[in-house]
Amino acid sequence: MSRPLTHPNIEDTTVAGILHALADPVRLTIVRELLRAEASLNCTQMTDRLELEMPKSTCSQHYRILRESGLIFSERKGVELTSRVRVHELETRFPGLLSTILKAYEQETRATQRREGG
Amino acid sequence: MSRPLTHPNIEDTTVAGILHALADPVRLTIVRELLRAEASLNCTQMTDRLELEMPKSTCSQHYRILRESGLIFSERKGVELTSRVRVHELETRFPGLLSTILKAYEQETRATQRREGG
DNA sequence: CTTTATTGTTCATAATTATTGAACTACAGG
DNA sequence: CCTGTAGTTCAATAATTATGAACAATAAAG
Repeated sequence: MSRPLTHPNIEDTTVAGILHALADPVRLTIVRELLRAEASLNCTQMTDRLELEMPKSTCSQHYRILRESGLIFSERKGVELTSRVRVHELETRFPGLLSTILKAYEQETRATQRREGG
Repeated sequence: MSRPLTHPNIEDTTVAGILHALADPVRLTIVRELLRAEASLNCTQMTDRLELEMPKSTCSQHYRILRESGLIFSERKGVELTSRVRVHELETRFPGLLSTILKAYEQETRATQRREGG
């Protein structure tokens, strides 16, 4: 609400930054949900949707890290913060990186469900 | 040297664990060099090769994290530790994940060199 | 078998990061 | 203005990471 939101140029993003951002399960989930959702989800909606009990200060930090890594672009819409994944830019900068990581995450989820299910 | 080395089963590896391991530039470089090298490099050789001034205790920790994430497999050969990347297992578990991350890393290096070079 | 050199681990501590509650800012609707 | 909502910032705490020093394991030489 206070300071203006800053975003790195796509050519300043780093693999290490992106991997660090996505190495956190909560942030990985946020990115996945942002991509899955029709509309952009704000922090409160995200928390509700994911049923992740999470203080808003923590949520705010997660969004900041995603923003600073170059993964998402955020804008203020009134009181809320609207974010979208920088899909096309990222695909140009690091082809296949984001989609492969998300695919691996789905793979992990499926494998885990198979094992738990029987 | 002391306790036996333990490795996770490939089906127990997680995307978060792998991304966390590779989110560190030093570890990313170690994995890349292990793949590039004909022979398996031990910690001392790795440090020399990468010209990374790094205490051996730090190097040991990096190898431990790579090992615990499932990225590498290590064996003692006399006094030394020999490690290899678990390429095939990882490819089966998370297809394309490792290679895409390494490709992105190369992409980043090339882009940076272009910008610095002219 | 003892000594010395080499390699890596462990432990304790220092430094760095991450989490979070509380106070605060900004905006929207009356 | 006042109230409610959405996020941010700050400061304190918790958790993780880095590293020097002491140690363990092996090898090679004497």
